[in-house]
Amino acid sequence: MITIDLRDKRPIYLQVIEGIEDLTIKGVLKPEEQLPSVRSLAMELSINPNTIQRAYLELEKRGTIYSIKGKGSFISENNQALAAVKKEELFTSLGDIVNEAKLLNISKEEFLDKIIAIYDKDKEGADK
Amino acid sequence: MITIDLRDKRPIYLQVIEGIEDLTIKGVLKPEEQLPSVRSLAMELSINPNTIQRAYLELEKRGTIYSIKGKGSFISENNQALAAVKKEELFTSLGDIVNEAKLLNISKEEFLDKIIAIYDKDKEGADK
DNA sequence: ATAACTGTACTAAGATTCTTAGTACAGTTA
DNA sequence: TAACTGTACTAAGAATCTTAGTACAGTTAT
Repeated sequence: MITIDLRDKRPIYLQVIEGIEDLTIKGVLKPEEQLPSVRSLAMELSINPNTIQRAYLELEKRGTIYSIKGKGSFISENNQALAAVKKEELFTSLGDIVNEAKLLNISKEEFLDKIIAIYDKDKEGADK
Repeated sequence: MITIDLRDKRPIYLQVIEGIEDLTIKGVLKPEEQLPSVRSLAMELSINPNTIQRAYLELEKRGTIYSIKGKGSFISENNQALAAVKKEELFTSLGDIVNEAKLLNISKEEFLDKIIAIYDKDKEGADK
């Protein structure tokens, strides 16, 4: 379901959050679908249940999931809002990168060319 | 010279490194130019000298500056390599963002339009 | 030589964050 | 009742960042 990279500098609970949200956006996890329990996911990923609990708590705050005591945790309906939030975050990061590009005297044209190259690079991979 | 944001989650020594490198790339700090001493910069930024020492040590490892015991720390000659390294780092980050954009079903066209908008937005600001 | 500066190298302690371990309790379901 | 759910704690360990203090070696101007 999710993979954790212990060499990653980012904390585990953030990796779990990102993993769940990515699967939700991809449609692998559908609205109202039940998530693994805190304990079972912890077992599966070989990490502490408290860490999963923290991730689920944050996911609930963000509105990605909702939890019911005794029943379980479930994907929320409003995945549209989730995608919008992630899109907003992405454009913020993009703004930072553009500013850095300006500092490095990278022209708009060079920048756009690079993006097109990156975009098209994976098309080859998809064909393989 | 440099500004430190204590609310920033990024460690202070990294902010110092980035500050020095940005000034070097901008040309504000020129090759062979002497940097503030460890102690004076610490005083100026109201942080501990050890933190500046750590930043300078890292900057020396990266080849951005060089230090001579008893004399001081100076900007290196090879700023070209520095810009190249930063450019490489930038394109790596850009690759990550493009992948995220694909996940969010953002088309290449929308992505490019957004970048053009960001690039041109600051032109207005520059005219003011 | 002396004083005042430079970089450099330590140790120690505090603060913060992340993670684990363990326990406990309330609600649900078969 | 048993076995599962979420939830809420406390405590401790690990890692990282920062500060504080001390010390030593090299440079420079007086």
